[in-house]
Amino acid sequence: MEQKKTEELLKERLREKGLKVTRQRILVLSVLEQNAGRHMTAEDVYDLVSEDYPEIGLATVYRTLQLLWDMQLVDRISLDDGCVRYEIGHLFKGDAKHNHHHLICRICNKVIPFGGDLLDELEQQIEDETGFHVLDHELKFYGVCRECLKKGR
Amino acid sequence: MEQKKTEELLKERLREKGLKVTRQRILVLSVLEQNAGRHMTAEDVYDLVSEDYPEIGLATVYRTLQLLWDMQLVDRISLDDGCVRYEIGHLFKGDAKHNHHHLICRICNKVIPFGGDLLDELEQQIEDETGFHVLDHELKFYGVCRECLKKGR
DNA sequence: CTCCTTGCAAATTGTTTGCATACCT
DNA sequence: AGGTATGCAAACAATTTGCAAGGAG
Repeated sequence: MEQKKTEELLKERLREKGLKVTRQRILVLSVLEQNAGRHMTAEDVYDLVSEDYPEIGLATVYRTLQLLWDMQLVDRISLDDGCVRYEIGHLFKGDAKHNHHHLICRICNKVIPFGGDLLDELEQQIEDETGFHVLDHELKFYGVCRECLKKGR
Repeated sequence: MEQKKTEELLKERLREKGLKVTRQRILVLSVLEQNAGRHMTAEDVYDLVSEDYPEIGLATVYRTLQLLWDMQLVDRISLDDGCVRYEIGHLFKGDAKHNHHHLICRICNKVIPFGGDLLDELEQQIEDETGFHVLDHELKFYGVCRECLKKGR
């Protein structure tokens, strides 16, 4: 049900732009949707889509992710590990949007998701002050995790 | 004067770790320092250092930037354009630290720096709740800039 | 029937690595 | 002297692109 809705939204936006509804595009969005919260690389998506549709090419996955991002159906984050990651847009998450807050340990490179959303008022303030319309944000904290702290330094 | 101080700090930290003080390392830090606030790529740094020291290799710049980052003398940010950027650590900026707040327009890809620091208390809260020791943070807002808004959509 | 889209492979680009030489300490 | 650092070129990995063939509207 939730599923159907985002698929319909995709079709709608594709048609708006005169683009075509293809099985590949639907599958890529669907995989992202079924893995909400799982920061996925293009390869991750490719592997999963391949299970249903082995003929798909990796390049298509890259092109499709780019497209979905342009249409604001998916979010894009970078965890500084050299590859871009995608996840279903926060608009579609059932529960509260958890927009990409992460703690990244500079010693062991562990990534710890961090919820909470104290930034809504800040977004409003930006819009008022600068006229920039905020759609989303990404917040990363760099430091040393508890385990690495224990091990000294 | 300010200049001398960070150079001394670099030497100190290098010696602490049994590493060597080289002209290349000093020049890389110095270029970053003279361009405080200019999110620089490795190539940018390479080009500038080359003016004083044409023999330097790009690989050395990469290695040195990594090293300076490990030592927390420089900050590292990603503006989602496919390359990592560096700037002199906020510890060394004369004025208030402006730790990496940016508005990124999804239409024209313009990057607008955004000051302010409402996150100090949040950092404290994270330390208390999770035991993660925060050293720095990076905050990006994605949206549509005023100019692109005017031009419709 | 006309474009848009795809798959494949080749090309790019940012970054890293191996190695012999050069340089700090 | 002894190990670290450097420059160069080759290696890599993620992503993009060209193009002929396939598919949606």
